[in-house]
Amino acid sequence: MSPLAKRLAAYLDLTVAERDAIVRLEARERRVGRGEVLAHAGDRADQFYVVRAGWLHSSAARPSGERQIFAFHFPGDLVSLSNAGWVDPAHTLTAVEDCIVSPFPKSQLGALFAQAPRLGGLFYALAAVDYVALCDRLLALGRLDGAGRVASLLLEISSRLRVAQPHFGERFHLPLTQIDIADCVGLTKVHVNRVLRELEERGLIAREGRLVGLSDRDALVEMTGFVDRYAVVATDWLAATAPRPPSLQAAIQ
Amino acid sequence: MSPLAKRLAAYLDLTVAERDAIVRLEARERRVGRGEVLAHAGDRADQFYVVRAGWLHSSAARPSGERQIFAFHFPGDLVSLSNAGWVDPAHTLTAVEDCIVSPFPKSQLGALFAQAPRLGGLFYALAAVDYVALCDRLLALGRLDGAGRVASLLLEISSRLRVAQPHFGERFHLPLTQIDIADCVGLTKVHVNRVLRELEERGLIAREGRLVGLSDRDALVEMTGFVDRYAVVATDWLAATAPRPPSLQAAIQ
DNA sequence: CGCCTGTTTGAGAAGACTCAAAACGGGTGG
DNA sequence: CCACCCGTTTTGAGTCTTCTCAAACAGGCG
Repeated sequence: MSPLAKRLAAYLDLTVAERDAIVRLEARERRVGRGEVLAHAGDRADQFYVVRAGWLHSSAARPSGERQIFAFHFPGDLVSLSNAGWVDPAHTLTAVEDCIVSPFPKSQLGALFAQAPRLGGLFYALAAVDYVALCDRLLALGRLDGAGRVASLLLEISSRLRVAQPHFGERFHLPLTQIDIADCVGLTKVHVNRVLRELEERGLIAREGRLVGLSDRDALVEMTGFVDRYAVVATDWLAATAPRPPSLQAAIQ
Repeated sequence: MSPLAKRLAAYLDLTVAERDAIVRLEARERRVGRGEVLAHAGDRADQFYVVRAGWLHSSAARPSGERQIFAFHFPGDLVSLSNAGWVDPAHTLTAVEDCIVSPFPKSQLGALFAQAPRLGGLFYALAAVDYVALCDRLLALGRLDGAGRVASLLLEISSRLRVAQPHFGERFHLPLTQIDIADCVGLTKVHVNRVLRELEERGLIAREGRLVGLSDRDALVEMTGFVDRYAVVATDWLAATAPRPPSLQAAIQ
């Protein structure tokens, strides 16, 4: 089953037409190797993406070279927010590990808004979730020390993985380098290393190669003020699927 | 004229039905005094808002008291992203100065997505703009020093004010306290004060009470890597409502 | 085996913070 | 009209987190 349809179905009871519209977004398939850049900030690119397998991240770099990672994209994610507003993408999209993505032209999302407006609203709600999660990270960068920043990133990733895998424990494979973590939470790789070590020594996390375990989730939540933004998404404000009033239907067509 | 309709009309040629749908969002009117809290994070509130006059900001606070300001909301802005995803708002909405807002129930936005899907797409694109602007601030917090952070905030505010007032110079009224600035860029109020002084001494900004002037915009852009995300918004990917000259479908310059 | 990327460790420097207190300014009440 | 008050801005001194520079170590791959 399509990973995007699966995720959306968890939030909303999809009609057949809606399900079809989603599946059409995933018609194509493209493999991307670890480290490969799918789209580069500033380059012309008229595509959105659905992630089918693997992690990607979106980032931007300053002329001087420092990089900031804004978001990680997991299977079932729609990657559109960083280039819906302009002709050229604002962020660079890079594969963290080997991935499969479905690119589709932007206009197809426009058509989906017209043909399945309730899905449009759902995408809006999911954009709001991403926005608020980013605000949480901003709060971490602005007001937490290194340990808190790293801890809140681990909690966030764990929460998002849990959405896709309900039977997910407190231990997971983290394909990020310490450099990636540093570029995401605004520290240097050297300091990230010290912080991870410190968290481990305090018994808050466990590490084994690239496996990470949240040994004391309560303490991590306590030190970061973490809120899970992904567990529940409200869709009650979306209009029912019912046909539109004929008057407006005419006006639109 | 409704400030929201005016702003959207700058991005898209609105049909009569679309314009009506927007105006309906602004049916009610509520005055909010300086410092007053419109909606508190966590409280039940089933409303979105259109800003008609004045500035507001959305923020969150940690149990320990530190606050982070995520966004400023100007006349013509739709304030919905911070609570579209949940029943309860994720952020606290506070008036920076005396304001007039139009609250409307969330379900009305759902209806708008159904009845004017092209506007739904436009709201999605504008959400993307807010998202990317927030990413820019995240980059500033993660990778710039105090002076760069404050400078990029001033540039961002100036860019957004320019959208509403095309004949806007490099000098503007900034109703924020240094505490507000500090809570937005993740510094202490003491350090913001020193940074503002330093920027002034270096001839990059000018201050006179709460009037701020960007004396050397080029240097500010150079030191921050600032990109104006608000000047142009691409709406070409939205489905057409009716046949229109192709020239208008392209990104509005 | 050597190379490259990523991780770990050390020592000193720098930016930002804390604490503290003084100066300022607009609004209020006497 | 003045004195007072509170929120805000400004200034100083000392401290601490994080950065920088540097180098050693580990592991996977050709």
